[in-house]
Amino acid sequence: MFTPVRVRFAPSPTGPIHLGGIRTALYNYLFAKKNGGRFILRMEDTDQKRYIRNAESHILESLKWCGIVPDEGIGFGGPFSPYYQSKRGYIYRFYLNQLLQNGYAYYAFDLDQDLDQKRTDFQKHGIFFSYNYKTRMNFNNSLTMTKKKLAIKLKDQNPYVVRFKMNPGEQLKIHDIIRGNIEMNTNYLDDKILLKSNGTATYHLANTIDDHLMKITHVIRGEEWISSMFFHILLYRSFGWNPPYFAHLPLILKKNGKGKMSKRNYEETIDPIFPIKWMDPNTKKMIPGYRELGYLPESFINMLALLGWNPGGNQEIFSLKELEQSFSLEKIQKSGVLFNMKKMVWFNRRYLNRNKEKVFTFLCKELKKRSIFHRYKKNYLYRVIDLTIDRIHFIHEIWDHSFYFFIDPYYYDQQYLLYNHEKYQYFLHQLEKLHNLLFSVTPFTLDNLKIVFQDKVDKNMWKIYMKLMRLSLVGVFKGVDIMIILEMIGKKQSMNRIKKLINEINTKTI
RNA sequence: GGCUCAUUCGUCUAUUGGUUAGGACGUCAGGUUUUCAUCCUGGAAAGAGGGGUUCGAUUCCCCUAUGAGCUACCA
Repeated sequence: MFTPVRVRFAPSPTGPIHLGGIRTALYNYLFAKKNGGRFILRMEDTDQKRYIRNAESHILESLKWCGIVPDEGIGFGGPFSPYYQSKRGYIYRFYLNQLLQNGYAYYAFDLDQDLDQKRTDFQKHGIFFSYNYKTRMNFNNSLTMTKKKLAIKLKDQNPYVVRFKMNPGEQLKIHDIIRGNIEMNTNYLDDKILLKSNGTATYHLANTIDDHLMKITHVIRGEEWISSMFFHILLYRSFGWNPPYFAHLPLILKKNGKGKMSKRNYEETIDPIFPIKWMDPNTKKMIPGYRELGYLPESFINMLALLGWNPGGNQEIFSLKELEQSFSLEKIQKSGVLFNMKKMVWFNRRYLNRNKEKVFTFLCKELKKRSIFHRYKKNYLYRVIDLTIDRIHFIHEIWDHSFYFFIDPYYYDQQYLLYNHEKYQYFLHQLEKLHNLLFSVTPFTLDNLKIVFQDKVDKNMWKIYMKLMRLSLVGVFKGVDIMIILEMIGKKQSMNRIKKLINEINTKTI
């Protein structure tokens, strides 16, 4: 029978979401879309101690910014609510009792200090301590006490945890969609805690039960979960459930390639790791995200999609729709990856060209800020954007590269003026000539300007004229073609700016 | 320490038994732009090492090395 694909992204609200989390969410989302399935968002908030207040909204807002929209779950409803694990305690207790009754789990009353003592004792002998089939009979648990004593302990409300009773000696062979078969002997697995002494389920228990109850068909998550996969499989088996398919993604490594990227790394690197801004609750410091730094969500997603996955060809630019069509788990890479910041910038530049409206909106804001918005027509603004968009990498850079279409230079290349101060008289003379020359151009069109300069300006004077004009119009030696600037800002403005530079030079007494 | 996973240019990757090992970012060199950016052309740059299997291995197997993950009453 055909079972519809159901995948989930299940973050834990213990901090801000970073690149890696977004990529995991993205791959889940793409897989669901590709297969006509559903993408579920579940909050794995079983650890109340590590709960961080604004983490959940950071995750939700980040996903929203990226355009990764769940079909079901937090904020989207669905038949399997609640989608917060903190609200599903009664469910976990119910299933845990099954495990207890069937002998797959047991109560353990060991105190923290006893366990710590054991750990250090073992370490002294050079052995790593593990609560497992070898050691469990030396501890204070329901396997080592009479039923009567257990009943008394429970009745007296002694704090306890529930542990999974791991059966040794079995060679497990699990298929991972990305990695193929992975083997593990249960001898190496320990008696993991299922229920903490505060009465809440651990991740392992909650995750397994929820994935089953929510009919998750494919578990797509980071490589750090490979080790736990075997334990999870055994849990499914103990419940008598069929496990889902597994796909473990390669990790996104820190910039130096040493260790996986973590939400705690943001202070070690100037490169952003969060999609949107995050305020450190301790230092109250605001860490900007890709959104704040001027990256477009489309380029961010495109970059992330290709970080560990590639459909096989040479195409690099993919819209979300295209990604949805071509995504497949089999094409995911096995080894850890590094995030290439320069390529991210390149992607952003490519996407700017496809999002001129956003640049337009930003430019309008800049003009309104200066109360000069009303002076310009939409066509003019789009012309400016067309002329300058290739020069910018981020939306907010547009003003620095286009201000001279709107306002006089507020700064002149001082270096150039100082360096040539002995030529001031000469400059002034030429600027006057330029001023007159522009005055003679009627009408002030691009064609006419070109003709006038060609006819009336001596070839070997071009260079100095262009320099002086650029200095007058832009203030510095950058920007689009001088003739185009002249035409765009018009005769009056152009001549004014030349006068302004003349004044500037005149006031410089050297 | 134990277990598990990984290993193609600096980075992301294609090719997966027979290729001059391809592309992209970056980098370098030229050209266009009488500025700057863009753009164009070109170059340098890789199969971790060692054994097998095979007529032939980057591709399959083994070992070694290196890296990573896990080894919590974190997820």
